[in-house]
Amino acid sequence: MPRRTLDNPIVLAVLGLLLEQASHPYQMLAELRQRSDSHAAAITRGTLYNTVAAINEAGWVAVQGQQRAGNRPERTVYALTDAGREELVRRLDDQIRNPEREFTRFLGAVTYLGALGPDGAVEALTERAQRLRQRTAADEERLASARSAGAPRLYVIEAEYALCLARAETAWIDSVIDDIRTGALTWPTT
Amino acid sequence: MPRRTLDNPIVLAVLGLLLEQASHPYQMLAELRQRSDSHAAAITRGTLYNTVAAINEAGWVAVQGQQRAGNRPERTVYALTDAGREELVRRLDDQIRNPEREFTRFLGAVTYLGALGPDGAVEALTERAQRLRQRTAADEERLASARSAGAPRLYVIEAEYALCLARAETAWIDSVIDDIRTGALTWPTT
DNA sequence: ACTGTAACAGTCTAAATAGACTAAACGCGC
DNA sequence: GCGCGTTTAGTCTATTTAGACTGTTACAGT
Repeated sequence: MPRRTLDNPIVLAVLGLLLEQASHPYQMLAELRQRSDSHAAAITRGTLYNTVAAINEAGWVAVQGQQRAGNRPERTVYALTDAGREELVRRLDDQIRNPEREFTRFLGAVTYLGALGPDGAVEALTERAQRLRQRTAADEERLASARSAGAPRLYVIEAEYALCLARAETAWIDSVIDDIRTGALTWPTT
Repeated sequence: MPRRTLDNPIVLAVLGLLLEQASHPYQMLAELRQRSDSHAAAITRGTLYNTVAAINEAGWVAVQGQQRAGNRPERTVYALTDAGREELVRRLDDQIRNPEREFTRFLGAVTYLGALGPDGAVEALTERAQRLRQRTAADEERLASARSAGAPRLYVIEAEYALCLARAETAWIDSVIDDIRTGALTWPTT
């Protein structure tokens, strides 16, 4: 029972992967997991199979054939169609042109930062900043090693973007912590 | 048929709102819409009623009473319980401490930026940057007027955060556009 | 050679969500 | 004082999704 609307972020990821090479869902997932944690985190298997089936019905991919290794379940290999290629470009263009208001968990939490009290807020924010820094360092290393392995910059551009945002967030958190400490950001006495 | 897991961002928003005052779901939604577009965009009515029912079963809120204005449908007013207050702090703390890898639509699109070609990429990115700037300007204005109306900084802190990230994104896009133009970012010839 | 664990590939189902639907009451124009 | 669009408030259902389940094969240790 595949879906109708097909406006979810997985669609773009699937089309993008298939642009590079024909593949079966399980392999796509493995590929996504390997490339980027953020991609993979947002996808579960059930959803992926369902989405691929729907994309197939939409005519953006076609079954290229069945494969079988030993007596494992058969793998259905999909390839991008011309319509799929067009759709990919259309979506890409649209999603880049139109910024959406994203609602992240952190944004939701920051809204009620007050409820932690000044000390609790400083403590929690400090830990986040520290974790962010660790993660950023690890990501920078991965990026550097990808580069020195000869990966064209275009292929790692999304890592650059993610890093840029992470750095901005870290800097912001630092400044808030500072403002709480110096009294530039105070708790209203209610 | 309320849910079990209750790990979705609406929960925090509901608890946060009820910390300020008891309320009924419809009012919460109106409040959220008014305060912030990003909050509201992520919530539909069905989901909200469902979530509030589940939160109620979890014991984090309690029915305070029924209200009725004229012959309109009865409104069920919920108030935060002590357990709810604790849960709010727990979630707040957790969601601030642990940064998650967020997977935004733009991040997904940037990954396949290559498929647009250099010219297409520059065009799309340019439009995004322009829209971001417009939005940022509008948000800055709202923030300024809230401040001059005497709102404590703590109450508008999430707007500051959103602005900070939006600026960082804009700057990054500008730099990428520049790099494409100057040839610092080239398309591999495949 | 034999057992346990991890990887492979996919299906299935219960829970969660988006968005249509209901239905009364307000208010604005004329 | 009469239609007509909006706002108020909530319910209901058809999609969607997360995550458990199935069964197979590779592989490591003993």
